[in-house]
Amino acid sequence: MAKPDLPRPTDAELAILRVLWERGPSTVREVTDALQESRGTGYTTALKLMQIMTDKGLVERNDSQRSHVYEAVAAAEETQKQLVTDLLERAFGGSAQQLVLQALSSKKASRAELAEIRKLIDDMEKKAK
Amino acid sequence: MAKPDLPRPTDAELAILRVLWERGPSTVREVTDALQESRGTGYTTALKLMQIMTDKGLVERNDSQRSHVYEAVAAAEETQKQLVTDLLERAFGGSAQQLVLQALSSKKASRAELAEIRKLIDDMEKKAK
DNA sequence: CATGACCTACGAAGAGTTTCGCTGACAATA
DNA sequence: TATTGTCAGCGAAACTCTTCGTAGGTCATG
Repeated sequence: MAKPDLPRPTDAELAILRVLWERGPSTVREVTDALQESRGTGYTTALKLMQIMTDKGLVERNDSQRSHVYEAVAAAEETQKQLVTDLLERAFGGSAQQLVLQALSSKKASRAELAEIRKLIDDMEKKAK
Repeated sequence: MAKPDLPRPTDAELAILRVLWERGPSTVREVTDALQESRGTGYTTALKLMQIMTDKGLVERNDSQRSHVYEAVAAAEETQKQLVTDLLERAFGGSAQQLVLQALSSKKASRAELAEIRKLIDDMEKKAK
């Protein structure tokens, strides 16, 4: 109902979303500072991107303060699911198995992570029954 | 040794790679026809893209025939792993577990697929020991 | 009030992506 | 041989993405 299909965020947009997910609602200054180390993003660059993201509906702006406060519209999980689903279709022809396989082999998951994933699979099998 | 770090393929490029992976070495005409249904790609569009991909090193061209034959440089699994790793870093902060979780929840995997994945996890745990 | 710090907004540059029209070359066929 | 079809190559248009310079507004402080 509420979701008018947000576009897939670009690389730079995704970096900003990650900051907003972690910090919660933030100003351009705060986002810029957070991205300074990892990306070296300049202030006006971040501002412009966030204005564009507002137009796209990816973030919402509260301009009741002099420093406008931006907030991600979609939760991290929601956007992540969208990105995975998208990649699944574009690169794997819809085979979740192949994607999971590549994901697990590309980065060595920790023992704890593997156990978590196993539990997830158990749950899914139970549900599928 | 052989791999001078191929760039991440764009959406249109990935569609072409998928055809080449499935069909094996193919001409522009064959790729165009294969993409006609799904994407409506025109001949010169496919040609141009494949020329660009040749420059990037994503495909190799054999021009010993009048109709040049193109072939994907990297195997499907290799490129898929690259794309997953990339997404893992950009969207999930490196947490394979979260990515797998979204992958499995986004598309209902079949019982057989789940069993396959479970086996994969077993192997990884054994190896990690 | 003047200065400087910080903010939003605008526009444009430069690169990359995707599309396609046009051209000239070559081949098959009438 | 003349026509028709197919091919590679080129260039450009339209669009997106990312970056940043510049301008103008607001606020605190000297």
